[in-house]
Amino acid sequence: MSTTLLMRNRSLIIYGFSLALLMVLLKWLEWKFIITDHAVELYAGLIAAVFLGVGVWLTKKLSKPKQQTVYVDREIVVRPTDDFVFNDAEFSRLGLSRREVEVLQLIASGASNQQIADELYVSVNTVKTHTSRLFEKLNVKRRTQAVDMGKKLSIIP
Amino acid sequence: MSTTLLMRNRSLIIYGFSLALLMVLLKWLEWKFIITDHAVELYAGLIAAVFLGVGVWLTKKLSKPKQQTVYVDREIVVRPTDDFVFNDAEFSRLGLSRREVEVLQLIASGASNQQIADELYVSVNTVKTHTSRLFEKLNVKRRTQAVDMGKKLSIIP
DNA sequence: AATTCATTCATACTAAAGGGTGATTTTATT
DNA sequence: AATAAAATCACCCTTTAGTATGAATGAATT
Repeated sequence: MSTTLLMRNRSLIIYGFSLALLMVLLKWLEWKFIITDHAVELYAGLIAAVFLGVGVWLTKKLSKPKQQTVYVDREIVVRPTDDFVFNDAEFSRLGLSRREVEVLQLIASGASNQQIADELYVSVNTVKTHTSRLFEKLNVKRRTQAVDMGKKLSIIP
Repeated sequence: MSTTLLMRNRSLIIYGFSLALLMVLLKWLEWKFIITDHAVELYAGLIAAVFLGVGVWLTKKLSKPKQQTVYVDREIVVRPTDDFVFNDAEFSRLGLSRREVEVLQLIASGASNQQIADELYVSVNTVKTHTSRLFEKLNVKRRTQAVDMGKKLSIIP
């Protein structure tokens, strides 16, 4: 707000000063060419040229810039905090059971079969049968492979 | 391109026409006021005022609009196709060797120790020592845990 | 030259993982 | 109620993984 006011004041000052200067110029030209009487044409032309220039200069100086808003799309890479979406299609296609996926998650977290058994309140043998079925369905031989495949198929995050 | 040329032509035409009109005006004023000899001041003032106005008008008409570009950012969620950046800091902090990271990558891909050995042209025993050192440094007990940790620390993708 | 570090390999042992088979019990679903 | 799928468990056996220890080699560093 204060900046705008200052700018307007500055414009007014420039404008006033320019007008005063023009008056002086006009009087000087008048005094200079009044002696030689037949120089009226030249006088008029000079005045015309000068004031044309002044007009151009003043306008350029004082005219407000025409605002033209240009919208520029800037791509901002936003890393989604959780970009995992469970792949239901693969889950169905492979005919996996909930328990099997549960076991796979625990395997991926680095748990041993015993730890998985403790976590799920089942025996180690049960965990082993789950893993065996899981490996069959995922067509893998090792748990590390199962984890890799599970992640690739978006069955686990 | 053609639009720009047309605009320039239009500007030139307007400018030329304006100049011609000014000449006519100048001559007319000269003829009108040459009779009354003492009207030189009025003559000069009129010319000054007219040409000042013409200058302003011309400038406003012909000057290119001053562009004020306003940048508006629009967030676009971009999912990076490969958001993995190797964590050098963790790599150094843990004191890992290149070979150990190499082995970890192969483990993560689901390879067995024998497969890793074949891949790297070393014996299984060598792979085992690498994994043992790796597990020590990562403070884990199993390869699945190592993979999980490696991914969390951005040592492997 | 001495030292450190990464890499390599070996042997022996233990622990964990994985395969195969069979069986029982829930839990949905028709 | 009958059936199918899921989940549970056991036993045996094989394979793989992991631990511990020791040692040789080559490259880089002091």
